[in-house]
Amino acid sequence: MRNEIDCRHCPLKAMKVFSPHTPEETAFIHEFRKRELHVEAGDTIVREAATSDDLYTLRGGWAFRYRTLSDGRRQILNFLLPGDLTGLQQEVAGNTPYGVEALTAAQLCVFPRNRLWDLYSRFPSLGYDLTWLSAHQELIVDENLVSVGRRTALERVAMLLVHLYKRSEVLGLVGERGIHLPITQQHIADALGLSLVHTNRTLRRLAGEGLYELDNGHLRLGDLTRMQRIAEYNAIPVRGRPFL
Amino acid sequence: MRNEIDCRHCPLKAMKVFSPHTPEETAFIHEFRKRELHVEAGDTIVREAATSDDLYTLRGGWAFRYRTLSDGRRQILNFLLPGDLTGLQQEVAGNTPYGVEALTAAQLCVFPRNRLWDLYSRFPSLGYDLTWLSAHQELIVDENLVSVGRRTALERVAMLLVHLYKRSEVLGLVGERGIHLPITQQHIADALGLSLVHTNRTLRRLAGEGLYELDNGHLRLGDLTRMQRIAEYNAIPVRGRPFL
DNA sequence: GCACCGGTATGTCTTTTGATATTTCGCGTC
DNA sequence: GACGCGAAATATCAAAAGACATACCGGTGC
Repeated sequence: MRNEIDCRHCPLKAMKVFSPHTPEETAFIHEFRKRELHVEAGDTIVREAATSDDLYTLRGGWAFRYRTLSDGRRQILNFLLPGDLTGLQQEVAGNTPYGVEALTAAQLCVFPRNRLWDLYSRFPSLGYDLTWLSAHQELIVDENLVSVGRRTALERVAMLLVHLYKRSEVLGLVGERGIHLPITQQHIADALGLSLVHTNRTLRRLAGEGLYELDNGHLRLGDLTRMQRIAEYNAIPVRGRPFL
Repeated sequence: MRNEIDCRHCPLKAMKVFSPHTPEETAFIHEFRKRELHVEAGDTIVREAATSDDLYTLRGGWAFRYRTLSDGRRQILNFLLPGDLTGLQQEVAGNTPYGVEALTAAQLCVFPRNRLWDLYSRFPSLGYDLTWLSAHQELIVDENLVSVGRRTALERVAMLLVHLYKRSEVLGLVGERGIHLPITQQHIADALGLSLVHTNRTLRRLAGEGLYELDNGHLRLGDLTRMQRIAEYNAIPVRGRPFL
């Protein structure tokens, strides 16, 4: 058994994007938390079409939500970065309508869905936060849907790169070599509704124009302005962002 | 000014899909409601990229949420049927990241977002309901994303028809001639990320195999089982479904 | 009756994207 | 240093979807 972090010292707390909790909220969250979950890259966090009684906050690392069709076609619904919450939809659907898989080693906090009522009744502020987080997830999926439905392959790829870059930036994950991008071209293809080959072609085209550089899993954007214009990217202004 | 319906006599209340409120909840909702909004088919309910302080429950009629790119390409994010709630995402994004347009004459209840805190603190149960509704919306968008990203044109169209049929069915909207489907082929195209021409061809193909009939805006499914198999449709079991 | 209009249907041709196969590259392991 | 392996890169060919043009069809208004 690993030693678990006290919520009072949650690493998310230290990031300035996230709005702080009151000491009472923190205490409740800590007590509400069932356990921590540590996984390795490639591990399944939530199995597709299984049942799960839990709610997950990704505390560190990358993961993604996906659905597969019976013949193996896979659609990545969105990428999860630190602070993202998943599992609320099971409250609606009964069983888990999608799978979640880790892209890097990742740490998650696990909460019991059957005690959600406690949370709403004792800390309405946290109830509001859950709604916020749910709406935030939907916003991202909406954006993906616009990409996949109406953007060209070039625009889609540009969009994905800019979007992930920006999300990482907000979390303070931009380093010397840009951001760490722990995904393969297959992941990009599955997120954008493209074939692997066409994804490769399109990436090559963007790289050929010097719009991005990828070395060893580290992404740097060569011409952010132009990328944003291609992608027609509109940043969502991040105000105080809650987390659980 | 039209005369407004008292929430105690809300038509949604009468439908058995929706779980009932306590009298106190109903009283609060009635007092919380800012006003009713009645629109005609084709009217814009929420303007894209504008600001809106409101939350909307669609009480009757059909509508859809959409986003457009600068050159006019439009993606329909999802169709709204009675009981659907929209506007929560503005809480996250600041301004409205999408537009909402009526497909039929429609009635909506308008709630002030700036009094949401009241709702969460005084009626945690309603706070929970809002989260539920938000998660429900996301589930639908997820499904659309899978369609647009990974299903073939034929599968997509089948999926859309089955999905809308089933959603109508749950609401008790199946009549003698099937369900009322107040959308044009252009709407289908924009929802599925297809061109108008290709949508038409695909519809023709489905109709040719006797899988559906459309007369005068009324949809009947000829071979529901086969349609579901083509679409790989998995119904979400509807348990007690909340509304506001 | 006829022009008009939105929506539907179709034919023809072009472009984009996908499928398949093969090669290359980077990297860890023996 | 040779081998193996997953990912990336490319070439060739095929299929799916889009663009454009045009026709049709059922209302509406004059």
